[in-house]
Amino acid sequence: MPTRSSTTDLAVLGALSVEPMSGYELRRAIHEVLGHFWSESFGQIYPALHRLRDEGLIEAQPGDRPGSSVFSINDAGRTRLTELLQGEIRDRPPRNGLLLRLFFGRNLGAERCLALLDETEASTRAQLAQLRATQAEVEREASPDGPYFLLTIDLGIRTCEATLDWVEASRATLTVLDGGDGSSSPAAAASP
Amino acid sequence: MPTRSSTTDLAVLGALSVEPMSGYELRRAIHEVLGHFWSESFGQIYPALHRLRDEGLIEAQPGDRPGSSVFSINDAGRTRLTELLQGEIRDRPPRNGLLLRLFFGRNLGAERCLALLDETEASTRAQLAQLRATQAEVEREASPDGPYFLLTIDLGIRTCEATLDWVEASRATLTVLDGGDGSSSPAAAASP
DNA sequence: CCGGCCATGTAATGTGTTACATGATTTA
DNA sequence: TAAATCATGTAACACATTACATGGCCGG
Repeated sequence: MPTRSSTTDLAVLGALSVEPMSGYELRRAIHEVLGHFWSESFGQIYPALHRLRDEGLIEAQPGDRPGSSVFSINDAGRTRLTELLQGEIRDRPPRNGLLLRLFFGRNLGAERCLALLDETEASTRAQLAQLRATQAEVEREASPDGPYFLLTIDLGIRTCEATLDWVEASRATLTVLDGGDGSSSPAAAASP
Repeated sequence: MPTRSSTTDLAVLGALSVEPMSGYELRRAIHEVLGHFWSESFGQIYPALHRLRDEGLIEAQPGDRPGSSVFSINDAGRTRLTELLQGEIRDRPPRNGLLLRLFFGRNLGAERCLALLDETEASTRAQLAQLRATQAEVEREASPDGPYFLLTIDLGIRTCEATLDWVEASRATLTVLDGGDGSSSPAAAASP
């Protein structure tokens, strides 16, 4: 028995523990609600759904339309979910394209790095707005899962805010690097 | 012409733009210096090195030991690096195991979520210490790449600090949840 | 002389996305 | 009636890690 992609199972069982859904809705829910820290594609979801049903952890009922199914978690599934939630957390190693570019930013020049910061600011502000909107919505709904949802949203918001602070500070650093010495290497201006 | 894994090329060319290295050193350097936002394995590095050499972007010189090589970037490689640095940033979708577990934390119970926060605090503090050490080292060395290295370290530090703040705030929330309502979670009785 | 590190390389395997194929239903 | 959205499913591909196989060098 291979160790299996338990993370997708965790996301699927977790989502179904909140409410029964079709595969399509599942994907949309994960995308919209968990989007800032998780993602699943159809290519993962549908096979996982079939497997979990074969394992007796979820059940399929016919949906509104012909051919569609609504899946709901059962007791065995809830047990499995709790197991998975207690299992070891194995995050895959980080890969941040922005930081990789900035790290080698000397080859790019300070000016272009500043442009990267502009993009980062824009996308971060957009995400922050999104998170605040979701936060307000969850607070309004007041479901039993709400407090846990809010925990994750809170970290997202704090991370966005930290990123925006960092953008401002970095802008200052890079501007000095860019304008400080008109003629040649960027190293000259920075040192005391 | 397939789009090719340009991100590994970017990391490898970037690292070689700082100084010539063997494949082994490359992996260690990426692991230690870029570790908080990037990772590469041998299985990626060695094939990439051969490919880049075949494409004429880097050059191999014999190393200290028989069979070992030291790779250095050439002008074509630097040109390619600049292209890659300007290319579109396609981060793979995020996957944060901690947040996934907290999101479905109702199935786990507040107490176990608090344990997750403890682990997070410990690992975050460790990473923060690591980052501060690297920061001090880079500041001491004062290389031309230094200011760019410091940019990425700075974001790492700010993110860690935001995470620690979040841990404290979340602890308060979960403690209220744990003690406040006697019978909410379906899986387990909370207090032994 | 042995354990640990330096060093290279490949095969197996897992994981996940993208693209495609298909078709029903709602909405403009 | 055309477009968008709901809905399911699979095959091909890309990407990366892990494990293994191999061997030289150095310090204790």
